[in-house]
Amino acid sequence: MASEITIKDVAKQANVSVATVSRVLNGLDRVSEKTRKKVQKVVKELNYVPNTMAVSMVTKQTQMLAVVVPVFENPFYTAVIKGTVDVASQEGYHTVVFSTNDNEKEEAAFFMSSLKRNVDGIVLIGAHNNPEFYQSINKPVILVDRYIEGSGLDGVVIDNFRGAYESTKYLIENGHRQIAIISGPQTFNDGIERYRGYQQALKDYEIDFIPEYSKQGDWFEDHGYQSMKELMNLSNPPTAVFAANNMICQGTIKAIRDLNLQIGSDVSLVGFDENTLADFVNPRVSVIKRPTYEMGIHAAEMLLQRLKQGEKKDLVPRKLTLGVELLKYGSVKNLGGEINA
Amino acid sequence: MASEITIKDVAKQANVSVATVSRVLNGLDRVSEKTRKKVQKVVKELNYVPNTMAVSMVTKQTQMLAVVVPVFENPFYTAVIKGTVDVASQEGYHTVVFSTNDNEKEEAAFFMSSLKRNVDGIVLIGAHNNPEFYQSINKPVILVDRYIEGSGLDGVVIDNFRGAYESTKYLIENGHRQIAIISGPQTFNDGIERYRGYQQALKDYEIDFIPEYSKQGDWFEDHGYQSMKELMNLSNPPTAVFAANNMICQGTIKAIRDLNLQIGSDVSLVGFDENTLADFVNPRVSVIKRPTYEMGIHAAEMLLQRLKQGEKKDLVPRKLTLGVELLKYGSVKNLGGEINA
DNA sequence: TTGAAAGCGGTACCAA
DNA sequence: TTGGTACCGCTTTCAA
Repeated sequence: MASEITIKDVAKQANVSVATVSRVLNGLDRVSEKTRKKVQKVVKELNYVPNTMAVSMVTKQTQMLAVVVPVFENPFYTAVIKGTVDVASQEGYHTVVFSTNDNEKEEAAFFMSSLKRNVDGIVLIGAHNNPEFYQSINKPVILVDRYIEGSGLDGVVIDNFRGAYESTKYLIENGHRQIAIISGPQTFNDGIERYRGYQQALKDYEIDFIPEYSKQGDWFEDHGYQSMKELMNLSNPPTAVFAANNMICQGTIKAIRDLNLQIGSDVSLVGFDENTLADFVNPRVSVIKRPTYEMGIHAAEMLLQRLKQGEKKDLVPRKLTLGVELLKYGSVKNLGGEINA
Repeated sequence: MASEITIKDVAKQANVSVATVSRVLNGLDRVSEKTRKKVQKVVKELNYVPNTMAVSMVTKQTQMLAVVVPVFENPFYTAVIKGTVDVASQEGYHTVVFSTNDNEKEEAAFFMSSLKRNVDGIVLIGAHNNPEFYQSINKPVILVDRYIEGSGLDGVVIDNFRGAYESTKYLIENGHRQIAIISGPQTFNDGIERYRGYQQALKDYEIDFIPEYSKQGDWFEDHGYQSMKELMNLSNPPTAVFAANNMICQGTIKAIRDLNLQIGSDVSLVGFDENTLADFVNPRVSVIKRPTYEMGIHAAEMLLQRLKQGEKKDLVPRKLTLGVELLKYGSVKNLGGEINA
């Protein structure tokens, strides 16, 4: 509908060549103040907007970034998106968003699609965990949250190990010795590091690891719900539980309610990541807070920086690790008892 | 990085002209089976992907859709996005997402940006409420949720009036006469219709409208929280409350908890839109369920249909209204009393 | 059935 | 300081 106006129209109207119009548009070359004014006036009058596709064809730059996430429904991902979009738009970049459903096939589809070609760089929460896949991407990519060692890419992650370690330590310091973990798969650094943090804390405080207290599954609410029920039905149930992500934590909270138990008195709970229910229940559930929005910010900044650097390939990958914070509320009962270490 | 391979490379490798390659690529023209095979083989070997920008320049089609929403953080909007993306990708369209922060300026910025030029059509949850703004958009647009009469655009909405009416009626049928509403601004059809539905139900059952029971504000949680507190502190507090959206409903639930009241027994509650807390509390809060994902689906389908129709401008705008459903749980106390009508 | 070439809307080099 | 023009990668007439 309605044919768009082009640089030629501007040139004609201003009585100059298209080259001149291009010059004032990009503010590069020396153009007489008079012509500049004249052109700018016409641009305004005609409401001229350059055709970015034509520009891209010759400049090989699209001024577009992509953010690729598993799903849009998780607040963590939307926070990352928001962080990226905010930085990008400030720097004159548009952002397109793509979701992979955390599925390797769909992610691969993105990287083979034209969409990938149409962006200058990518912020990615990846579904693959083989370095080779990432190595084959010939565009700047910043990995967020999940970092793949050997991918050769930059990344922004949080200190998963420390978060899990501190959570577990906090429980131990409150006298707990029977501490369960409900976690996701050990596929990426997030699952692996959180599990490792939990284990290390037990080890450091000389607490035996009890396999029954370790519930591995997916990262979704139902896993948290079912696991919590199973744990509490054990002949010797744990006194405390570490829920390794936001969805799992919500599941555990629902299970605790359905079991007619009281958080903090009947069973202690610490979650990884803030979530609506942890915030709502009374007492509030202690959680590891991680800088989600900031992760998006940093990822975009790293990406833009890579873009500025251009072709200089002799660059080592950078991994930025952001700290986490344990928000202590009333969900952990102090069992007394001595604390070693 | 790594110069992409072009149609010329394919042509050269296959010993044919670029025109021929173009033909087999688009499967349009008559090409001999032999050449077709040959070209397809080379395309595969070289892993050739056409440069969509070059294609777009000549076809004037980008195969891209935009979804413009206020924010990504609201599950309602992400559901709409998901619906649109699903349909679009099935039809070979990519989708870019843009957020306006529900701000007229930012929305206008999108429509002046190059991004708008780069998409074939737009699914929009608009921030403007003046028809003129929408009339000036020379691209197919489908309005979702908020419909602007006189915009001349297609739209997909839900039956806000009925949802509010049924909610209020449900309360009335359970013997309530002192029914409050906590609502958002009366700027768009959503706020207006829900308020109207509430009023109409009162009127139909000959219940006096009490201004004190009507709390107008924004659509956010805090408005729900504060308003609920104010309502319950009235010398003659309402026996039931209708919370006109998901965020407001969450706020009321928190307020009820902080007031140490019991949902269903101390005060009855019906919310518009499902939400995490309504689902969590005991008893669950009755809510109006609306087909969010389906709204995205329908919007995308309408848009794609418009795209197929092309330039035929002599088309009347279509507004599709989807029904809503009242999910009844235990949050409404039966006060007995007779029901007229 | 196939190829040559114009043109989409810009940029940037080379001349003037 | 300005203009002419080749070119970016592709589609699409027009001829062969």
